[in-house]
Amino acid sequence: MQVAEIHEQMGLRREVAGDVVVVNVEYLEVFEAVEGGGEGEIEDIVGEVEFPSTSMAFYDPMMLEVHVLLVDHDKNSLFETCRLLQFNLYKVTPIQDASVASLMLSKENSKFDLVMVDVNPSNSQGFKLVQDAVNVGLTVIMMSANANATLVKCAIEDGAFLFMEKPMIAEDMKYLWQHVLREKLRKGKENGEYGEPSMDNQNYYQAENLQDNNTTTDMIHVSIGGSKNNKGKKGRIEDMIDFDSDNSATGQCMTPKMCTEWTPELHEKFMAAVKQLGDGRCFPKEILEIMNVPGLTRMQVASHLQKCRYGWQPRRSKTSKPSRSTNSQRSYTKRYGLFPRLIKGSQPQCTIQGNQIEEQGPTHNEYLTPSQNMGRHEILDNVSNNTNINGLSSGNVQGNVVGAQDQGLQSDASYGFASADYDGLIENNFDFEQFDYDQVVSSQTSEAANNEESSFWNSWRANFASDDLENRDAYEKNIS
DNA sequence: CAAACAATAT
DNA sequence: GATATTGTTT
Repeated sequence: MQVAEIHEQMGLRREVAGDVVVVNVEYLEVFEAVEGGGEGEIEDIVGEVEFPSTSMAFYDPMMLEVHVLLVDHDKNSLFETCRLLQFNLYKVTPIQDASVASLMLSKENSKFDLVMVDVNPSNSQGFKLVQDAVNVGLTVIMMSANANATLVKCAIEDGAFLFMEKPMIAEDMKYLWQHVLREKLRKGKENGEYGEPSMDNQNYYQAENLQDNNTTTDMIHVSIGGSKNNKGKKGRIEDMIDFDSDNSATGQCMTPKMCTEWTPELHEKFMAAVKQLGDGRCFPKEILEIMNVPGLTRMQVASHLQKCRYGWQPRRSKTSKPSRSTNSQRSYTKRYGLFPRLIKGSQPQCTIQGNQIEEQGPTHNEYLTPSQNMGRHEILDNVSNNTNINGLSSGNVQGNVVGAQDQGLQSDASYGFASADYDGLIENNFDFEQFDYDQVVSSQTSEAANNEESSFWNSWRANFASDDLENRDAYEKNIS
């Protein structure tokens, strides 16, 4: 039997967006047995399916092998969370029925490091499971689409480690293993057996462009992304796992695509270097040397420089005058080492050092006015605030950028450059005429009204705040 | 040949 | 949409 069939059997779609769901076969047996399936058959299933655990560990930053018991009554939601966890990689046992999960937990609790439970108004099993898991000392994360402060409070009071509002996002998932590590360390100290985590297993990313001695300030933020496996060098998760082949466990470890994130700090270094060099002498190699950031490559600097020179919006179509160039296919600009163009009076990290930039900018034909720039940021900020109300770390640790940032102007992807095209013309890329600011604001405020609906939640949840199981069961029957 | 630049891929 | 990668020019 193949994994795809198992997925189907468990009610999971196999593929979405090129990623794969891996069911931890080790627990499939338990799952099936509880469900009442024949045990003999299950042995067969387990025997035939190869679970490429070795290759999966590749994505587990600390080789923790984090085992997650993931419970969600909604199939699609279950799958989506599963996919998100998969991406950053945990070993997931997805279960739809919370009562089944409870049973599993009673037998196999030691096999899980993390329990993630979706709680919803339609049944109380989720809460029971949370309590069960807490009682056996597991780290429990509660999830719900109907989050409110009261519910979160109840969750924490019940011993949950964290409450997460659905829908889940990948950003929130990728830090969870740290909590598992903390728990392991804590338990290890209690038993006096678990020493320091071995740090010599750092070679997962066999990264030529990553070094261990990154200081906090020079750290390059690296994330793992998917990448086509054209060259045998980089690959996606699904490329690492050969599901259909018979020769098992062929999980060749491949280097996932590493993406350095140009944090405001890093960009500031870049800007300092660029300023030091001046217009006409901004070459990637020299910038790289001045920046002196371990692990950063010339190509990356070049890429960033390219973006800063004329990035941010689709270039103007060249359809206007292709005739001009008679022989040469490309319109190569002869100007080398161009200084990235700045917006006058924009983000602090660009202007904080002084205004020398403006002096040396003979290429600057137009600037955005500060007010235009501000307006754009305010609007963007309002829009983005609408999402991700979830309290968990979403990487907004950038608050410590040098200088006085305008409140609320957490840096988005904008570094304060204007976009320009080949001719060096700078233009604003936000359409003020089209954008209906009032519309956005009103849609935000109307959302507040939805919170009233959660009063039902509160009363419902209150019924299970106690440990009184009889009441709980009674109420449960009442509802169904 | 190496490095910058433009363009495209992911 | 931001960054990596590829391809062309210097």
